[in-house]
Amino acid sequence: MKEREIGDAWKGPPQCRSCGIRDLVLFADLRQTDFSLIHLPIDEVRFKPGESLYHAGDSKPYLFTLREGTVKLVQYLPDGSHRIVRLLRQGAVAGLEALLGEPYAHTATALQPVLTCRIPRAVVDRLSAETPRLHTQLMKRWHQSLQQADDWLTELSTGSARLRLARLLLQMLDATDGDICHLPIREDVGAMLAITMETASRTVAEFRRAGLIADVGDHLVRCNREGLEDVVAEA
Amino acid sequence: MKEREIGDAWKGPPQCRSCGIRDLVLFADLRQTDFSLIHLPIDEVRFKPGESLYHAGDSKPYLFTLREGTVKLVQYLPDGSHRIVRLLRQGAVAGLEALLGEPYAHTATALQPVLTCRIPRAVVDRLSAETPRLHTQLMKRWHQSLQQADDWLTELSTGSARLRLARLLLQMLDATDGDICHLPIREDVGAMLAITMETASRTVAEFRRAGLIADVGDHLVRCNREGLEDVVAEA
DNA sequence: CGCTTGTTTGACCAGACTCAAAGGTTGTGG
DNA sequence: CCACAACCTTTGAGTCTGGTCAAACAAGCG
Repeated sequence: MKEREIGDAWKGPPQCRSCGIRDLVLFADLRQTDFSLIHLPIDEVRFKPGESLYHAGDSKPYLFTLREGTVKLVQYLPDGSHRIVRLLRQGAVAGLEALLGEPYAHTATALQPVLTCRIPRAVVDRLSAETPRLHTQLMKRWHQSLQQADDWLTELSTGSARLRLARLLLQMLDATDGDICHLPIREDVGAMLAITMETASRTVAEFRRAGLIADVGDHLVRCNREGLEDVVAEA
Repeated sequence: MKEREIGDAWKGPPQCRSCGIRDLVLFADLRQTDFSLIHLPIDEVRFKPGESLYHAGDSKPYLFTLREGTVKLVQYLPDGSHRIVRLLRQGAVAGLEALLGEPYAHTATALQPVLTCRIPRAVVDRLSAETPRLHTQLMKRWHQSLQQADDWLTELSTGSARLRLARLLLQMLDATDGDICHLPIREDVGAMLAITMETASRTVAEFRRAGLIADVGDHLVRCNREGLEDVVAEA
């Protein structure tokens, strides 16, 4: 719930230019001169697991670039049920809808310790008006989000629980290197795959017994890529 | 499969300015002077039901504004299975990914007789570079698509078949006025709701018997809004 | 008229949901 | 340091929805 600014010094332009993940983020294509157009502070904001960057329905003029950690986007229905519609990782942007003056469509919650750059809408608006170099990056972000949404629709919302879990794990492996990935709590697994927590638990346990995954502590699992691919293939 | 240009005269700017659905489409905010920047022909292209505007994997430099009819966006998985991830209606834009030089992510197929304006990518690129008035519209389109994708995930991919069908019908009613909406063939209903054709058929038949819908010919049904809302509410 | 395409329905079965209870962990306060 | 609470996970038993396979029926078309 609480955000903690790291000091209140203007963390903007100087940091952006030398940003460690510059080539991953929204400002990847900006040139030296463009940075002088940034006239509002871009703060680094940290969130602890379980804290939310923003809540569905909020209207605030900020978007967030994810520097570290993973964020879940949760969409709620009028009846109170909910579904995780996307996971955001390093380099992704959360809250693009703020650029349109729309309230946030989801609640964005940290799954792990998260480090973000909080960008005021006005900064992007100004850069957009002055330089075309941001447009492409913005469209790429929209496109990525949409592609991910469509993939969830086809991969994680169809087929048996086994199949969905296998696809989820493979998707998470793609996002990291190595065979280790983060496996969220069962309730979140359920909310991602549109199955119940119990089915998620049973299926995870089954995968464990079948040697497809092995716990390595702290919600991390080592995955057997080939095995998981077999599960997907044979289905 | 085949596109048919209506003549080969340049159908662009003059028509755009006086477009009947100008306020709905991508060029809504353009001014008189902006139209002079359009240097390539924008053709009206018609598609018969079952014909495709484009196929997944194609790389062509066109996006399409939908003037009449409904289009389904179908995404395919490596294993050959597929899912309908979105329906596009009047005013919507298909093939936005062409702006990024990406191959089309879906196959876009007409469900009814469809009339489109086929816009070369270069036209949008040029307008984008010269005027900021297109940006907002473009972002709105991306945002709409994303919102629709997320809604499908939460509304049409969770809950029982009854619930999903009720939500689908209510969604389609929102898109039209009156209580009549188009109900696609059962296989497409199944591909939208991630259920089998048989379950789709059974559920439609059940709704018909319960008086929630009534056939009025040619794949059109009159819907009982309150009844459908009850189905959604009681679930 | 026969063919294709779409729809409906039945019977059976399996996977997933529900309800319920029992272990594990973690963190907190005594 | 221990005990308890809160939270998460696992497992079981019973039920029911939806998948599968199969057949019959209807409509459109060459």
